[in-house]
Amino acid sequence: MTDTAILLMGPTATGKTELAIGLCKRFPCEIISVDSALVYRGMDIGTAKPDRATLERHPHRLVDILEPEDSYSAGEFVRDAYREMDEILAAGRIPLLVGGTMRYFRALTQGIAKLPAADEDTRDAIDTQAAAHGWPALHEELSRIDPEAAARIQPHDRQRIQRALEVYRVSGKSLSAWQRATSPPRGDIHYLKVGLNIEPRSILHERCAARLDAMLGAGFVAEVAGLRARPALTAAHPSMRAVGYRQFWQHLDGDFDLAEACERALYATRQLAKRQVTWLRSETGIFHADPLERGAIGAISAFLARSL
RNA sequence: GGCCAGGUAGCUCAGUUGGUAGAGCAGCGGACUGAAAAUCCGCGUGUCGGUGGUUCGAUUCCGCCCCUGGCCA
Repeated sequence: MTDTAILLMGPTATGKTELAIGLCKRFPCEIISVDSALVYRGMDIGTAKPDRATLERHPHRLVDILEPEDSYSAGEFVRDAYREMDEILAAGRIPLLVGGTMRYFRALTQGIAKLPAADEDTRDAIDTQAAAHGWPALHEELSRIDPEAAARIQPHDRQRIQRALEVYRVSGKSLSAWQRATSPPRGDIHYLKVGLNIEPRSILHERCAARLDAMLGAGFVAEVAGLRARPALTAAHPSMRAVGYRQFWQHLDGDFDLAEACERALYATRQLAKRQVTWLRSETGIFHADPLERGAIGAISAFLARSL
């Protein structure tokens, strides 16, 4: 017996949350958030997290599950999402996965390798090495232990070079070897994919700008200042590299004035949206909709109704 | 009104001892196997303010004009 889950994916500022709530009123759905930033408690304004009242009326699973000092990953997301989907399905309802973290959606639908977890000491050692010799040198080292991975990783892609070396150092097995053993996605769940996008891009850009203004008015900078005051939290934590948080943290460090921080945060938002659109374009078997078009929710509902 | 400094890519600027120009940022396209709101890769024709002149050839030199900023009146 194959169960069905709905995937509602799209770039930032397309009104995914609102649409998801609309769908919940028409179908027996429960929402699971697919968002690498919403998982963190205390990151509310800058992540455009649905407000308390909304979350109470329409609970979102996988929101506020970690502290900003923690890290999360695509692999952990897949594990958590399966757990939540099973619960929802067991209750006879439909999981509605909503978000903009396309890497997570992809991991869910295409499978992800079982890999050793991140290891801080190993990463520090690699960083030290990189500072001394540069990333291309480490890329060369990688090409000796894992030529396959090195061939598809750019010589300056520090994050992937570091990850590949880390996996080898902590496990004695190359990243490519681990990846060959990728477990396929679960076959007992069928996904109905709905992609949201707003064209032309300039309209999306305007929405990003308006939303950033609203966030600033709601106290985004103060939120970052509060996080910055937490003793264990640093600019290097994954949570603090999120769009906006990073730029306002730098501003509070005195790197540039508020106006420039706002400008940079907006650039980062647009660039994020562009990358999300790129993911969306490469996604197959997807029902596309423009939330600004009249009757968008009706069209999506019709698609779901005939597919469920 | 006079003097000075500028007017070059969407923005900030570099440069051409005369042979029509290039960086950063932005933007656009792409990649993506446990950090992904991350990380990385690719894409640069623009009346070089306008107009006359000198020249085989002017964005570059000269004249005039326009605009911006500063100083002096």
